[in-house]
Amino acid sequence: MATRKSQTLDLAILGTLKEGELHGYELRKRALSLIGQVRSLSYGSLYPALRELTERGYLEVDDRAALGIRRGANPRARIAYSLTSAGKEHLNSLLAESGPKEWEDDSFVVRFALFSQTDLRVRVRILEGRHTRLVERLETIRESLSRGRERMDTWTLELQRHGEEAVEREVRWLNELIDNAKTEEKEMNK
Amino acid sequence: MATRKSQTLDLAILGTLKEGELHGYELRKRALSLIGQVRSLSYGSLYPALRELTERGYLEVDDRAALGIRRGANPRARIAYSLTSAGKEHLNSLLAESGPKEWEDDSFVVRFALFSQTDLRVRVRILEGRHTRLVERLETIRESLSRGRERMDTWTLELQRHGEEAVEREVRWLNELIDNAKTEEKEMNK
DNA sequence: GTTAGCATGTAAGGAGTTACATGATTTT
DNA sequence: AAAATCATGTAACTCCTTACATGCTAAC
Repeated sequence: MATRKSQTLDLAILGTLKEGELHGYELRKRALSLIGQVRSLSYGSLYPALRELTERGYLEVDDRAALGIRRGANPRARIAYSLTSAGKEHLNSLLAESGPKEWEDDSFVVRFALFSQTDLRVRVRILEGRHTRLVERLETIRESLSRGRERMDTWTLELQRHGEEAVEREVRWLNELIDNAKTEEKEMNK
Repeated sequence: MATRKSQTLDLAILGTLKEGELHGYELRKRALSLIGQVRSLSYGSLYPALRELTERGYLEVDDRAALGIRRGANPRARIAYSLTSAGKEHLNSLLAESGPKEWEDDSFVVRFALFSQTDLRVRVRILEGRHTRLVERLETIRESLSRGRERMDTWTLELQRHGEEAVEREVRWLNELIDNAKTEEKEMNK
């Protein structure tokens, strides 16, 4: 029963289903509007994931729709999935995490897209972690630029320079978001 | 003898080896300074790839270094790889490609980093293809923004907005590069 | 004398995609 | 009546990472 360990896909699915029950096809479109910027989501990974989440007890299927599942019967029978209470709990525990994994590219975007369901303090921790990660990346780029200034050809240099700029912009963006979040935090504590 | 079809890794290896013979460990560092912004390169994928490229006749190993390969003997014997003439040909044929695959994120960055080894006309085609791809992405983002303006929460909106800006910047960057390349092209034709 | 870096490799697993199969419904 | 889109699913394959195994050499 190979339990997948990919939490970003689980999170995208569970987080999208929070709003209400959906069938796979529609779920994919909604989820893509959340995370489509950075990830794709093919049926070949979506449907097995839905089945597995159901087996783990996090999702339940709509009974009436499920009657028509048998292959060959009515293949158009939509199967509506919704969160069970265990699923909601699992979603909440995933949303509470804010470790190093959560500030990696893919995971961060999914987590960010679900910020409306995320506790303010966790939000701040994720934003700050992401910030740290990007500052590290900047340092690596700058080191590489100062080390190899002469050895590098025009194009490698240009690529690094452009990459540096992109990361710098994202750092500034994060600074704004962190400031906003901290202001919000202070106002709540009053 | 499962032949890998991953051309970006092949290209990164062959392109890095163009400058002269290198052993795996050193090759990895050089290749990472080219493509490290966008890809990692673990030993678990590097060494099998080197072996496979050797089997395909694109690389040859330094004889003296190779004598010590036998496991258990001298594990520190470095194995220096260099391009064979078939390898150089293969590299050139990879560098001549400029189809849709070449304007995808990962592939594009590797191709860009090797622009000094790439024909001017191919360079222009790749830059323009990349441009087209990004403009398409912009359209998708903008559609999604105008469709779901009300349905979307603050964070999804903010994410899309930030993504839009990042893509816009990259489009402007490409415009400059394309202009430069076209000027260069005209001057060559005089 | 121990940590860090040099150096090569394998086995197992993870996270997906592509191509296929199937067929209903809506739009052109 | 053809084409697009809706809808679900599987098998095979791709590409890469992690964890392990091994041991040298330089620096602190």
